[in-house]
Amino acid sequence: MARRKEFDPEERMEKARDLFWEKGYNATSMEDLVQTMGLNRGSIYDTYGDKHSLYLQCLGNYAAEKLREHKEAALGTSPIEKVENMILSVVEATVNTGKCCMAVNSTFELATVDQSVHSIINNNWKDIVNFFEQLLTDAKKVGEISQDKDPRLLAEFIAANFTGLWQTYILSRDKKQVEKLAQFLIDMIKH
Amino acid sequence: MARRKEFDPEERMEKARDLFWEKGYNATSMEDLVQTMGLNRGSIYDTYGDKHSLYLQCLGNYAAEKLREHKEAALGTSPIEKVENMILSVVEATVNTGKCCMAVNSTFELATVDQSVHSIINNNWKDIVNFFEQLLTDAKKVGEISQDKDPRLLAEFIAANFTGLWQTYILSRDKKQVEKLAQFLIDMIKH
DNA sequence: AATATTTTGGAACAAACGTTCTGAATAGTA
DNA sequence: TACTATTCAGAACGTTTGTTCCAAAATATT
Repeated sequence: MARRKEFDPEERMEKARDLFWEKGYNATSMEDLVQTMGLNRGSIYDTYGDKHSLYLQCLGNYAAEKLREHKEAALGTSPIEKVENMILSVVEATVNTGKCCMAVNSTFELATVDQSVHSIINNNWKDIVNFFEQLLTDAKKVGEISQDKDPRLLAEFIAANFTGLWQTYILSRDKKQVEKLAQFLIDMIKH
Repeated sequence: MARRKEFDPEERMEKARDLFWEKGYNATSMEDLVQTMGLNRGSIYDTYGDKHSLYLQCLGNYAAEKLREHKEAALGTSPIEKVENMILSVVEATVNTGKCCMAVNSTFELATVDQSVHSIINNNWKDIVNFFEQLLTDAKKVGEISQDKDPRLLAEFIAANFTGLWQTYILSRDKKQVEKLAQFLIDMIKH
């Protein structure tokens, strides 16, 4: 049999993911990746395929982790409280790390021209919207939101607003500003 | 004296702008620009400077034109009607051209790492928010929106929602979907 | 211990990148 | 008409790009 890998593919991929996340796809060179991942070029190609393939894996990894985090953030005794905490946790993560959503970055850089990227992000987006929809349906049943609201539409509205929050944060770099907008969104949902 | 330029610098810059708009900054090569602008490399460098400088001029041009368009779209007999028409015109322009906002694309591709880009977009963003704020202040005075609303915050919320609409459009490519979200936003403002 | 299979590090590749340079063409001024 | 400043077209520049290749090192099985 053969020699074993000296590194953990998952762990190194996350290093690549963080670099793509920070710089974007096109601005990240293979040389950057070699340095950041601490791997040889050959090892990268053997393990992950070419740059584009590696990127897709990073994006998929990110999307899966993000969905998990969203669900973990859905804490609370009532559905609407869960929704609220999800929104607050997105804001908190953004201002704490200073980073926005990799999938959203990717949407605007690549999704219009790259079908594979579009597919990964779109599926992730749908998963998140579906999760919100479920919670909002519950909230409606319990009477926490008004009966004339459409849970699906409201879920899509919330998800779309995340992107707005990130845009606002990139431009203002103002924690308070983003928190105010998020709170406004939450108030809007409740009434 | 010397030979005169055989082309209109403004007109050719708009060709470059449209290409950057479509492909993004990093994915657009100088060769692409030479082809699309129909100019010699030397002429481009002489007239606009290097690639980055050309991009900044394109982005500035875009921002100015976009602000003008926003103001032109503010038709109506009452302030809130103007706001409504501005929102609807953004949706209409998006689904008609199939293109999103260049400044938003640029925010997510470059604004986090490029101070000049950040500055151009941020100023444009502020101009748009200020314009909304003025209209909403008027609307509040006239009693078209409730007295407990903060015009500034509402203006920022609307602007942020544009980004959400564009993200939604890129992923869904669904005209109806975006229109529904926009209408939801409008209803929210009014109530 | 020998074998077989895979990883590793780094050299090497052609192509594409952004940019500069050169000489010929052009046209307003003297 | 001669002069001069500028544009034009395209070759050429040195880097950087993404990718491939190769010999040496490594290890689980035979």
